[in-house]
Amino acid sequence: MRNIKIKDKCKDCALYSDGKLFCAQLSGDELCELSNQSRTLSMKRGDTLENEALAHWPIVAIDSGVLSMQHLLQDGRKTIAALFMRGDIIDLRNISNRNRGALIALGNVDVCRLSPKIFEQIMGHNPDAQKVIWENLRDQAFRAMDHSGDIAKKQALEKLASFIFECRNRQVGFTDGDLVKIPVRRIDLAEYLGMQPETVSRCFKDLEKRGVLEAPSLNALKLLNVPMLRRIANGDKDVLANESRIRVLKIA
Amino acid sequence: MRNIKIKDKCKDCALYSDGKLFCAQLSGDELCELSNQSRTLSMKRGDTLENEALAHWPIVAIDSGVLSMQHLLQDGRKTIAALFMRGDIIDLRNISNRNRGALIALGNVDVCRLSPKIFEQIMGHNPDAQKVIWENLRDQAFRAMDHSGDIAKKQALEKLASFIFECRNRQVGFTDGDLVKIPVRRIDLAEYLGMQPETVSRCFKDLEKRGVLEAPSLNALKLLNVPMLRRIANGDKDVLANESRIRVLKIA
DNA sequence: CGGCAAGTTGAGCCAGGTCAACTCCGGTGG
DNA sequence: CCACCGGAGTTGACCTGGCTCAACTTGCCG
Repeated sequence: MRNIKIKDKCKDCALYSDGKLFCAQLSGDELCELSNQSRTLSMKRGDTLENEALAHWPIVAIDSGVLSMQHLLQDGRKTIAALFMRGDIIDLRNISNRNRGALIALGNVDVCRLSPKIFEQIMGHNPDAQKVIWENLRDQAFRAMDHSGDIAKKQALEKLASFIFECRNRQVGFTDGDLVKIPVRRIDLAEYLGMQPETVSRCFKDLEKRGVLEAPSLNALKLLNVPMLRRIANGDKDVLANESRIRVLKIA
Repeated sequence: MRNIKIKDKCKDCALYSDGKLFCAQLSGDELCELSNQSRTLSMKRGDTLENEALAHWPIVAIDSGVLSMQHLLQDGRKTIAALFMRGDIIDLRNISNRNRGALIALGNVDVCRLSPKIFEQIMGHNPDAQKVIWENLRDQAFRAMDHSGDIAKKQALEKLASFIFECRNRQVGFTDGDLVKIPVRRIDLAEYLGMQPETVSRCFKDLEKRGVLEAPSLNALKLLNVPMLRRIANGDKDVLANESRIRVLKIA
């Protein structure tokens, strides 16, 4: 009877229903215990996980939607330091909130606050679960490092191209490959890439003009020339050189 | 006898001699086994851990020195995506080398390539070791996210100020607090922060002119006004406003 | 002491930030 | 059902922080 109740709570959650994710690795008892001691939460755009809430529930698992870690500067400049999506587990235990960003939803987000006690028990005893969560954290770390590399020296067009690949790599299910869903708004995208919304807009237009992609809507792209997009993302200046040659011809 | 031999190999290594780090958590048998199956390596500036070597030894622990993860763009632009120091353990198992940077030493670096097999065994059975390594990976992840936030929207002076705090937070031992060691060269610093060496140089001069710090040598700083440095790092425009007011006065 | 890489300084320029005006779209209330 | 509203996105014109290039100085190592 209790099991049935738990099934109700967890059965539609990605963490359980996707065999590769955390809760799918648990035994019946483990899942039951974790489920009972954890709390789900539905957030909508702009909702923040407050520090006091995080003090009690420092482990957050994402079922669906996009959660951002935002840093705010004194004068209002904002940056999105990381994006968390389906399957990501954020462990903020003992992370001083100095120098830690705020966790803010970028749309409708379903999360599950996991009981630290049960989580730690499972970490200690279930190698499969441990492996899943270790790989998830590694992904987060290397993704953040990649992202640092991307925004450090790349120019606007190249950053955007890299971001499109990041979206393609992270999207679940259909791997059509030429259809990419952009799960965030332009304004969030700009903050994630360290640029202005105006610049993002101009860069999308630029990519369309070059015939690299078309953007039927604000959150979907159809890639028309993946190799060229790759070259742009890798900072190949030949691609851009074409453009300036054209401009020169026009002027001449 | 064998134990004595192992002591020779490991006794001066930070991972063992610093009680907070990984190898200090191991039982005698575990340390013995891990030591026998692992390989130390001394690197000097510019040395790279090659992909084929990493395929066999994908887990790298840093004893001393600074190791960088570098991304290279087509046209030669380089960025340092992350800095690894004493105690950091880099786990590259199953990380596709596409989109992964190269690991390059920025000076003399002593590393230990850990046996994946033994490492995994220890992960499974030793909760203390597991905890240490989990926290280390979390540090790496959150540090990378912080860094992304720093370089995304901050301007040059602010990035440099943030970097000085990062160095202060990471330096071991003496917490004088006003003395900060810069463990990398200017040129590496520039690549880590996504700026030009020229700009780095100008910014250090600027900070000296403002009386925030003095730089007796290239790799040591003495902080004179920590609160102001903090405000600069946090993007407080009032500090910079002073400067422009001065400039305005000068012009007027 | 010579040679070379790292670091600094100065001058000019451009990618992208800034500001302002406008359009588009989804949600809300009469 | 439509009018209205506010936030998101776009477009154009302008401006500036930091990149670029070149010349120079400094520091390190054999």
